[in-house]
Amino acid sequence: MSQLAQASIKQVAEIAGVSIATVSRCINNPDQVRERTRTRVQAAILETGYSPNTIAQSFRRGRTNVIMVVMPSIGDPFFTDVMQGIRSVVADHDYSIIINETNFNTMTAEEVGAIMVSRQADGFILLASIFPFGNEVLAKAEKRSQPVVIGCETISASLADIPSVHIDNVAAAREATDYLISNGHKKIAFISGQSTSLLTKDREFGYRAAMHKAQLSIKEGWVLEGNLNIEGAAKACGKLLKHPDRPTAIFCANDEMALGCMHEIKRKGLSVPEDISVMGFDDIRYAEVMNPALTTIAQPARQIGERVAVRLFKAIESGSQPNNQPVILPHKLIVRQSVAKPVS
Amino acid sequence: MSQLAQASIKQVAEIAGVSIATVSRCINNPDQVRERTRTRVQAAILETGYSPNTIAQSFRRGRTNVIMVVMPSIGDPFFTDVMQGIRSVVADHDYSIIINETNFNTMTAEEVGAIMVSRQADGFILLASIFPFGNEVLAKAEKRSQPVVIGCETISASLADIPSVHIDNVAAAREATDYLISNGHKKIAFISGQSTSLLTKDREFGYRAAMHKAQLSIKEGWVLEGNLNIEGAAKACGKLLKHPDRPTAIFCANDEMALGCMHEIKRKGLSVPEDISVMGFDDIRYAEVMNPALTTIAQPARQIGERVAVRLFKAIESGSQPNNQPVILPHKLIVRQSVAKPVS
DNA sequence: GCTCTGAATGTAAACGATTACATTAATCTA
DNA sequence: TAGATTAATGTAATCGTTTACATTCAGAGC
Repeated sequence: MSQLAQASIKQVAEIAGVSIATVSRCINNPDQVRERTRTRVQAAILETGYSPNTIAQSFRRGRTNVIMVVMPSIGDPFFTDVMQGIRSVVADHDYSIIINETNFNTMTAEEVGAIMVSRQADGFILLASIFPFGNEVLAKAEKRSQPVVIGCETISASLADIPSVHIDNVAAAREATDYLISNGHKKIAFISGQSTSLLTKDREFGYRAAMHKAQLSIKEGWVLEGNLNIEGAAKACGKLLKHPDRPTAIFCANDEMALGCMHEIKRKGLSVPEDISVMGFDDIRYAEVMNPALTTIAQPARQIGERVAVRLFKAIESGSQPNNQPVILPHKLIVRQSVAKPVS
Repeated sequence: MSQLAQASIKQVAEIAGVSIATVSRCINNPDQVRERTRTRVQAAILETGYSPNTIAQSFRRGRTNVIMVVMPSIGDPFFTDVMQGIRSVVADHDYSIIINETNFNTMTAEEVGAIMVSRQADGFILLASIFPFGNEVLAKAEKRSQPVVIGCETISASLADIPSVHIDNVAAAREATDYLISNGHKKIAFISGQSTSLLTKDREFGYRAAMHKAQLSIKEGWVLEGNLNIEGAAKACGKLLKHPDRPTAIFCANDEMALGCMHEIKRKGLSVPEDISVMGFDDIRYAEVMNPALTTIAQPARQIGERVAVRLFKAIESGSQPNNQPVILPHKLIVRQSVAKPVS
């Protein structure tokens, strides 16, 4: 009900009988002010309930002490783990995180540029897909004054000047596919994310490369989009199950979609891995809990987050763009129960 | 490499040969300025790559066009759904959301107060537990000048002046327990969240009430804390399985913990629901996908988010605190396969 | 007591936008 | 065309801090 205007530094100064400069120093450089004055100011602060206006501070300092993380979905367990890594690093600095969720929509270069130029943050971590990812983003990037680091999503070569941290998605997907092949599978389907998602493209590329190398053909209709979520994958899986040349294994570009597949397969009265094998990607915390437990590729999510954040802070503190060497972290095949030899 | 200082309105004005006021008007009230001038300014904006400094705008306007959502965990699928509801409402206003994650830690009254007075946002949505939740928060709340709405977590009666939107957790938990009882279970355990979590307390209360009404006793060691996550629940479940008087059903305060239980039960060579029934709470998207699919209480998560946001914006726009009637939304028992009659 | 020195405090400019009010330009009316 | 009216633009104050610089103060040494 009160709706009191909040006290400003001026009112504190008045009550304490000092200048606003002294109040400011009491807060930011307490040892520059005499004990006696300081206690008087402290009392005034307490009396008024004063707290600095952070917006005014940011404005004056030209620094927000905020970093922005642009992520595809706050509900995705994989990205949540990446965030944990980021948070652990941010905790060592006096910074807050603001999260910008794209909801798995690919951001346009304009949107990225608009965010970067808004000065709402001192640095940016992009975990989301950007499209088109060519010269436009590059152009925006050159105008930007805050550092940017990309995590997870690789970006086309022309953007190599923006630093990134990620796994080798192509190699990991090849490895996953090879594992299915080594189990005796010859008919392997792939469910990808949105066609604009680069990280999905890389995984698809790895899948195709492995199939090609093993001289296995990919039938029309074996590669489908699943929108990176349960529903989309279930739908795609439904189509695969009706395919005249039904695959014996399905490789999903992320775990969430693998869960969707397993659900759909069960719903159709078939079982994993007896009738169909399912392979995921990410190793989210639900993968192990599934029944059967999901065989998948583990990404060092937390570590990715940490490294991304460390690079960003290094850049923020040095006042320059971070060096642009991409950091490639190791992935790992996690064998569980969702893949078995096909009945022939 | 460029590290160009970003253009300010002053530079644009200079290039266009007008005053800064005119530039400002071009952006905010374009029809107040002559066509000819406008195009000249537009050109200058393009040339300089100018974009308003949002911090300066917020500062001057005394309005950030940002709302802050304080949530326990961005990885929790339930809260993610609530966020979807919030986002859908926010999309209709010219606002951004900034997310403050507490990582399931209970916030102290001081932290809540600090956030509220920081003026980083025009309004706040609290989805997280606050403790202690008595007069201290109330005191802070009286000083606040931005509106606050609480979602999901109920708050002790003394805080009734802060509006909230949630389900009737006591009734829902009673209903869940009744369902187990009606299936013939007499030995029912409960896994709660942190002891400071109010919403969990309400659910525990409902469980105890139902047991009491059915004249069933709750043995020492049947009520455990599971930290609202998979691991914590698995650990708690392990203890329950070793209990001398082993329960035939476990009711978990959220689905995440139910998944942890199911995993642990399977790991110990037992099966759900044949050996032990498991009941969850929330109906997250993974509940249906589990094998067996999880029987649980569905909360209207998205709707909660929408209602919370609507109330908040109403308050922001009217410049007053929202009215304090709590809004209670309906829950629903979702029967799937994880609960069956006990053998014996 | 006087000067000197360093510490403590004060003064005022700046950050980049918005906006009330003043001024100038364009248009209309008679 | 003068005068009135309205539209377009400019001037300058303002928001709440921080901080360079100026000033004042307290104590030391003589």
